[in-house]
Amino acid sequence: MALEHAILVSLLEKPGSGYELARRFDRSIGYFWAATHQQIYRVLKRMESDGWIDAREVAQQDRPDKREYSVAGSGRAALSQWLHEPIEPESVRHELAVKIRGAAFDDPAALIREVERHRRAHADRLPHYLAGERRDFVEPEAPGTPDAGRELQHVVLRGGIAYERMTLAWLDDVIATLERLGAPR
Amino acid sequence: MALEHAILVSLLEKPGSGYELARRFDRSIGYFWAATHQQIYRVLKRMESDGWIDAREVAQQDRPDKREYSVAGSGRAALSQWLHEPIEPESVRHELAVKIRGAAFDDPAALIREVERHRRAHADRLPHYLAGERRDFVEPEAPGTPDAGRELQHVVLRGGIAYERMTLAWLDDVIATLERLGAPR
DNA sequence: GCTTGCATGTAAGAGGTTACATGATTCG
DNA sequence: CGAATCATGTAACCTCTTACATGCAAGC
Repeated sequence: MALEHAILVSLLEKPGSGYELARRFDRSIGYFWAATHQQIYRVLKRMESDGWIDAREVAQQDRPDKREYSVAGSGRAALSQWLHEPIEPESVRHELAVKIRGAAFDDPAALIREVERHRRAHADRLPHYLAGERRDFVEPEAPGTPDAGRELQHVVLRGGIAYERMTLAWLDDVIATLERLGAPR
Repeated sequence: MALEHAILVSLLEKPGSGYELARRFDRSIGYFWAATHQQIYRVLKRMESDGWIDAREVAQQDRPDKREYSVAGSGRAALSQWLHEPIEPESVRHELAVKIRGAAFDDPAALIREVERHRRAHADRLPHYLAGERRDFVEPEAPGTPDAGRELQHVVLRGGIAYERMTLAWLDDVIATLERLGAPR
């Protein structure tokens, strides 16, 4: 039950339409919280009728008009409250790990291509993260009070980078193990 | 839609009752695929009526009787088929990352205790994994054909260990960042 | 003329969570 | 006597996924 809160954070960082939010959930935010446009539109409606967000019709030339949302006072309060509630340490769903253990009862070698596909997906994501880091976070902070938003986005991005690196190393380990089992002796 | 498959793998590794499965999903298997007993009983019924698994009533003294399930031929076939289908590279749900970015719009320092709580949960899990590794995987493999099940369980466990280590290091980074923002200058 | 991008949805169904329910036995 | 463990479920609700639907403008 945190899609609402992910949307609140994203709208606080920058107001936008449902469509724009859906695109952000395909990129930056979506790397640690996935959501489709159908979900987003539904939740935006509920949030608007609960008074968490305000909508503003924006006419555009050369494109369909859009409804731009921004966070209302009560939405900010709801976010604040959620931030002060404890959450359960993540319940994971790691489908590939299930497959790897399942391969013992099938052909381990047949899984290699699938694992390589996943490895490629992660290998593609890493330079994307690193480019984002170079673009937004290399230049030292302007003197004065630190920008909390910037620092926190950066630490989350560092988490993403560490995760991708760890995953790549592990997938190499998995592939090596599957190869060893596929061609024993 | 992989709870069925996770159950098939677990039952192939060792037959058991719904209750026993629920316990495994609290421990080993559950570290990469969470499930509650309610879910498990519901899915077991469906799997049994689909002919994927067979049930056997086991009378016990000093305890309630139980229904022990084991994988039937068509269940093995279903698992095999699933293993050969590609899956999408995981869609993540990392609630804590949402909170961290949200903290920019609230009090960053207030999040420290919460992050420390998560850090402790991960710090508790790591020695548990390492103990499992020492218990089940230190002694070198018996000569002859390698045991695929053992090797694959081990590589998944190595993944869990790498994940916990990476997460601990990242959470330390997060805590340091939050502290810096809480006490600027 | 076709595809891509912008923009917003509905509807059905699958899957997951939370609360409630029962009943026996063992251990402190 | 109360709590924990073993053992199995039902019911309501919420969330998420997948498929379908519409319509305009720009670029190839």
